[in-house]
Amino acid sequence: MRRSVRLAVTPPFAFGLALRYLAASPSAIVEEVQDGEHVRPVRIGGRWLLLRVRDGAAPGGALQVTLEGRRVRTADLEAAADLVSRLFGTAEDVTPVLRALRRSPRFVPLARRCRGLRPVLIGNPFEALIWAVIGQQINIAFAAKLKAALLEHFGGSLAVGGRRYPLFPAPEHLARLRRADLRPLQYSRQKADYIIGLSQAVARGTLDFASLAGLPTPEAVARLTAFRGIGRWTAEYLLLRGLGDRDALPAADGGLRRIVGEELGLGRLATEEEVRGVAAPIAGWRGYLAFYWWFTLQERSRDRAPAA
DNA sequence: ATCCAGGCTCCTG
DNA sequence: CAGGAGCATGGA
Repeated sequence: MRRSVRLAVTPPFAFGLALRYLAASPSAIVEEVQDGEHVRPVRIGGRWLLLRVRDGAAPGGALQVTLEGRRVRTADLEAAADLVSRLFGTAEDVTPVLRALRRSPRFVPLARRCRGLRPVLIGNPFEALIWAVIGQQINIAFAAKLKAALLEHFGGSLAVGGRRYPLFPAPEHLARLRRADLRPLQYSRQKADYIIGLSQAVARGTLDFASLAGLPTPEAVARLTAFRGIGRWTAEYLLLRGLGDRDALPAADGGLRRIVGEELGLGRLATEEEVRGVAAPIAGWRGYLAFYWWFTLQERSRDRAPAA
């Protein structure tokens, strides 16, 4: 069965830009974009359902949220709408962000290009964490390959409408793995150890994402970096893409260092500190800035190599 | 072959 | 406490 609900958005809201980001995002393996629709499995009310999000084509740019599966209840729809609201930031007022960006001339083009775009969250914080660890110090195409292998071997799938949708493995599952289970999937020993150790911490509740929500970014970073395998970059990435922290800036990120290096005309990668310096005027919204930069980089590579 | 890729840990000084 | 060596792996 299939039921829909309408989700109001706070303008300006550019669903099209969010879709474009997702469509080109290497981490988006569980998520799909097709025919202007975002499709992904979601766990609601203790079971998996298929979520579809599309532009509602209604005044004000509302979204249409659809659930597909067995016995979809009204409460499920409400939960799905809440989830979509969180993942896409539909309820957030971005005018303060635009105002902050426009105060600096160098950010004006960025603000124009990304108008109505919000940081798009990865399906759940655990997935965001593991994706960040996978992405440490390897090229992103290879990282996507590693993630796909993880899903294929340990994630299972959801069958709906004659199709199967891959699921990201639960922490309890990855927590039971041994290093030797991951090595054949081309994970390095240290990456395998980090992923298993962090999965155990999440499964045991030692690492509790909910308790991080609402903490000041530096405090959350401090708590996260206490875990083996989480450095500052990973903590900031998780906060931004997994937990929706709007001020988290992974300044050590290679892509951000490159784009800031160009911005400053350095002829080299900017240092982490230089990235933080350029971002300083946007304090409070530095997560937006990071995401807009990533979006820019992605658009650029998309222009260079149009999708097949 | 060599260098790089969306870093982390651990050890120096 | 800042800085850097060493690490581990596949891809260009």
